[in-house]
Amino acid sequence: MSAEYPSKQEQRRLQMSDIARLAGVSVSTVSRALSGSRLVNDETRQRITELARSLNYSINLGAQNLRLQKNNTVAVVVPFDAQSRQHISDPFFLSIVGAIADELTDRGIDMLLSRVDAERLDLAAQIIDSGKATGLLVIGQWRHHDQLNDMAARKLPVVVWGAQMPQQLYCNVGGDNRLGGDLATRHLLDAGRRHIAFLGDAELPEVMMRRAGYWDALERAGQPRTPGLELKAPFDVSSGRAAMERFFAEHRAIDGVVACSDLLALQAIQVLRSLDREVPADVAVCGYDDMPLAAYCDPPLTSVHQPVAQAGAQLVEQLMALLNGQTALPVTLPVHLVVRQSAP
Amino acid sequence: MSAEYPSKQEQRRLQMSDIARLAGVSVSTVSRALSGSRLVNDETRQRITELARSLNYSINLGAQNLRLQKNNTVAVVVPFDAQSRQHISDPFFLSIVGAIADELTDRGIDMLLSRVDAERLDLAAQIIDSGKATGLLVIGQWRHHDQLNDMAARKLPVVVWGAQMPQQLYCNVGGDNRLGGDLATRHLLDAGRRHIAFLGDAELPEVMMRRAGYWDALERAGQPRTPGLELKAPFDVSSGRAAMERFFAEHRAIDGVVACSDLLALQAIQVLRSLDREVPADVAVCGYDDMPLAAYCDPPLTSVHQPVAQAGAQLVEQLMALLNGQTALPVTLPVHLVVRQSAP
DNA sequence: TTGAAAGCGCTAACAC
DNA sequence: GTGTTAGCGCTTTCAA
Repeated sequence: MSAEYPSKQEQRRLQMSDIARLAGVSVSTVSRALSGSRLVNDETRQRITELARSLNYSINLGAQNLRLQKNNTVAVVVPFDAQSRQHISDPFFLSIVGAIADELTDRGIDMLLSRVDAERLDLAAQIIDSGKATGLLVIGQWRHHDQLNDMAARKLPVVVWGAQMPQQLYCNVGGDNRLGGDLATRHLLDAGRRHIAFLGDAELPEVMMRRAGYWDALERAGQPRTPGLELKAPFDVSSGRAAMERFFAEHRAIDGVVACSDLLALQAIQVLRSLDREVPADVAVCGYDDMPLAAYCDPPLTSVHQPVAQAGAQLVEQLMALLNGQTALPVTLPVHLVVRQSAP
Repeated sequence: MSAEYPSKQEQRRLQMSDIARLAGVSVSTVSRALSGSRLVNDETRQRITELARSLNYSINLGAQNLRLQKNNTVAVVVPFDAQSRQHISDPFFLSIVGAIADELTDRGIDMLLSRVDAERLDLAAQIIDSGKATGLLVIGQWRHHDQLNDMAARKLPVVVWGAQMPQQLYCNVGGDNRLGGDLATRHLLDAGRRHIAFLGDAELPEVMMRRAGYWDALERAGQPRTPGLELKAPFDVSSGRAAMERFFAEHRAIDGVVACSDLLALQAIQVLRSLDREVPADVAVCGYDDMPLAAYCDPPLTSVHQPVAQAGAQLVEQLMALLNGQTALPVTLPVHLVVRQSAP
């Protein structure tokens, strides 16, 4: 029933010298045998390999790495808001983490996952300085483009999921945010909407770019920008509910919404309904990310699709380039609008 | 398999001897200073600490761990179906991973995330044998209760998210699956449904227990079990679509569905609608997991809620107990039914 | 209070 | 082919 373990001391871990003794050879021979060196007699190698397997012996990678001066681990860092103690929960970030995990596993690279205070992204450098990992993948720039630049200036192998910024020293991979914002807005305009709100915190580079796209589309359509229709809403839904209620209550003219995440879109829909405004009849709502469940929402979400699997693959790809001493250029991934019923 | 990172242009990594030289002291003194030993002169320690920080020096943890014979890393293993090459994507598993990440980070423990072939859970032992991590968290038993038992028999510190089984040697943490299945079924019965289907692969322990709960509820209500109404559907939605279409086409009498994941419930709703059956009017559908987005689905999902954050905390808690040489008993977490519109 | 030296588990010259 | 030996970067006796 219950698992029982011997008190306190784990039995001493098997090591190479044990295998050597049991096989009646020297440690070097074991080392060579297990690394598949051809300098060791076939029969001996066979015997040693077999013995090691039967005893569940595995080379101690700590020692091996120390000796070989290498390290097969990449750290993935998910910034979090220390103030709200917001946890890792946004389905989009989680799915990017999943995609990265897939890609790293396929390449046989170990993945260290950790959170870091979004105000102190620079602390992530410690993971590399201490040799825990050789490279760093940071999910989102948040407000600290500068800290990321500092890390890059130190030549740390870092690749960031996020928007490309002017004066950027680090390599980033990100969706085409400006296009995404544009696509969503244009779609609403094409549907005849004229009072289009923008939900997102433009202090975050990605959101800033999406807002630029939103402006692009408005301008192209000869519509004025209305700062009052821009709500600084956090990606993650937790806090901003009250503010959003006030926002929509005060701006009854709104007939379209560009939200910077699907979560935000869903929250907006909820709030609008509580104000007796129908979606999409009264207000059409576009989300962002096109998370896997977007199609199953009520109503199914029109959303800007971000290619998550590609994102994971590219983040890893660029990091590998850096680690091989090559230069890694920023990558912009294509986005497209998926039209569903929240904004037909 | 192993990627090599030739540190081409990378400057040699700073090490303790460098700091020692720069500070005009011996390595031992630096070591002591950085570990906060009181055996070193206050002023010297101050100077060394300062120097180290200004140079971004961090102790090489690989070397430290080797010397100290310790390791502060826990591995989290997400089984995947190698045949369908199913990736890490189920939102429920992803959110458990998130919860574990939160808990481990709070405790200052490093987290290694990896996938493993669901048919070879035993391969995960290698992560411990090789010293990459000291403990293992496995997300789901899948079909290999036996392999997990073998690992426990080897005294490996392993805790599993899943159902408690008879003859179980390892520690598990899981929701009360039997109760969950019962609650969902009872709810449908109470609503007057009489032909209740069960969707899930009962070869998986968790599903088996939920089915037992489903049977419990039927029996209590004096309803017969109808094997034909049980569909062996995989947790993850990818493959089983065609089978599900056939299933619902053949069983027009079905007026209630107990699904073993929210994803499965959503797929069922889709299929039912394609067959012109309305949810919940014609068929009421209960999901399982109550993922964060369940409330936003179309229709909002009635679902058995699993406490994800608690799950993460308990998994870690039990693993820590094992690592401290204590016995870790299985933990069953409470579940409850959240009623929404898919099964009012 | 500090330094010299041994050794954590492994690999790779360099012998033989 | 195989063994001997010298470290990888660190901590910790043991001496001074």
